[in-house]
Amino acid sequence: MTTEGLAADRLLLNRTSTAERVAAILRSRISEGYFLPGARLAEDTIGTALGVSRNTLREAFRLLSHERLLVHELNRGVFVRTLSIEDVIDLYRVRVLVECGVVRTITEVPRGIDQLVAAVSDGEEALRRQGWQALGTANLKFHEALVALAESPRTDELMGGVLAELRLVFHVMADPKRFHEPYLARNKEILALLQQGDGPAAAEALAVYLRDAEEQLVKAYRDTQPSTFA
Amino acid sequence: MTTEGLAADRLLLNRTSTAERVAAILRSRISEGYFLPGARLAEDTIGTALGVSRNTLREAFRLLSHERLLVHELNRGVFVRTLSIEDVIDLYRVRVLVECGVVRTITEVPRGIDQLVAAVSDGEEALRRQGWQALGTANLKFHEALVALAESPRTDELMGGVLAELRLVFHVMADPKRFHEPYLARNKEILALLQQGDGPAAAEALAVYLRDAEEQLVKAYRDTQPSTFA
DNA sequence: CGTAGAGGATTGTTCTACAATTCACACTAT
DNA sequence: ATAGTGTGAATTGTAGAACAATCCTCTACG
Repeated sequence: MTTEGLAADRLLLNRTSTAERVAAILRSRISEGYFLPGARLAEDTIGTALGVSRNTLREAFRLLSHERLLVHELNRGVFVRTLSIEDVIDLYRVRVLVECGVVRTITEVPRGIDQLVAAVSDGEEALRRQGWQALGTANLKFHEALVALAESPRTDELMGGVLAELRLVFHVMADPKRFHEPYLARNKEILALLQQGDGPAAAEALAVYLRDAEEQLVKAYRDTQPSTFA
Repeated sequence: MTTEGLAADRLLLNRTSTAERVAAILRSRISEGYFLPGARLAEDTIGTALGVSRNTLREAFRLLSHERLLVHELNRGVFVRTLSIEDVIDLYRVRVLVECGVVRTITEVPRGIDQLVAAVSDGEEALRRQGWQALGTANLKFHEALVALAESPRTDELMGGVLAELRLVFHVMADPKRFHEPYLARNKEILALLQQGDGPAAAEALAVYLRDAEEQLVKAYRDTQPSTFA
């Protein structure tokens, strides 16, 4: 008997702790906007609602705080993170650095191109159905697939976190439709360049894309969050 | 009364929880090699040694697990991370992506140049005194200062973690002296290029540097860690 | 109108308890 | 001998109670 193909099964068998499952629930609730930025997550309320002890819940909170989705204020509790304008700017600085850096080095049609194609067609589907939430998701998926081209687990995780933070920004914006819509065409353009194996050109297009998105986002964000004290 | 210069004081006043202080202690112990990769940190032992409850200690463990310094195995406890060769390769992939990406965009003498100068002179000082541990630290400091040129908190944090992971690799290596020594001159060379404001050239030198370091490290690491099962 | 203080609510931390799981070691059967 | 089996001790996972520390609200007083 060999143990060859069993490595994959290990993840299935790998039971997770209650704290991690709780964290997963809260994470998706936050990312879907059920808990909005600034909302307080009281230990008592959430603990009884999910039927877990304070110990376990606090472990989950720690996990999410470290992912920057929650902020922990001593003796005050945990809150869904509210990003400042500086945060948004920093997020885009990282995006430019990483996304463009990854794309730039590409010289032939990359292996993970299918994921990019899938993300674009997801976006078109969402546009037809007027599903703006789905359009935003497809857009993030596109960029996640972009960094996946680096085939680096740590880079994937980093950008996963960055994009999760960006979702927090979208949730406090007035009109996500108008924001996400125009970028579908630009994703398509970048995809086309990559299908030609022209990484540098794609990186250049991406840089312009990100610069525009940041500017627009910062402008829109400044309105919704008038004075958050730095 | 203005609230201008109080932002800095906030960190001082910002009391940390016991869990964070415990995490800080363990973090430095790990980074200085007191706990070597693979070592198990038992809740009971460490809890009584530091005089904190299991709950608090577990919170500290969570923090460090998220920083990848510890791995948490369900019902088995936490262990100091043992990096695989794949990890080392991935770490260098991230380093190339981020460090070179940051340096490459520089077109004039950057603001944070002093830190780089300081790191190089730290390295020379360590070399004179034959302090190999200090030489390694100075080297990491140099690269930390390099990414600091991006002036992006998230990038700083990311690379802080990456370099902390690399320290784990160094601790299981036989002869850190021979490894660190030759890179001091190359740091100096990169610094010189940056002092001329030539980012692209510095990025190129850095890329070669990192490629060499990775190769050497992987080779040395493969010997000390013969078969860690993937 | 502003301020000080009392009281209640919430979090920080420890402790105890028990279930679930792993690990080490002895024991059996071939 | 050796592989497999099983038992029990040790450790982690989770819950819950308890109390201290801190924050928030609201009232009363100047």
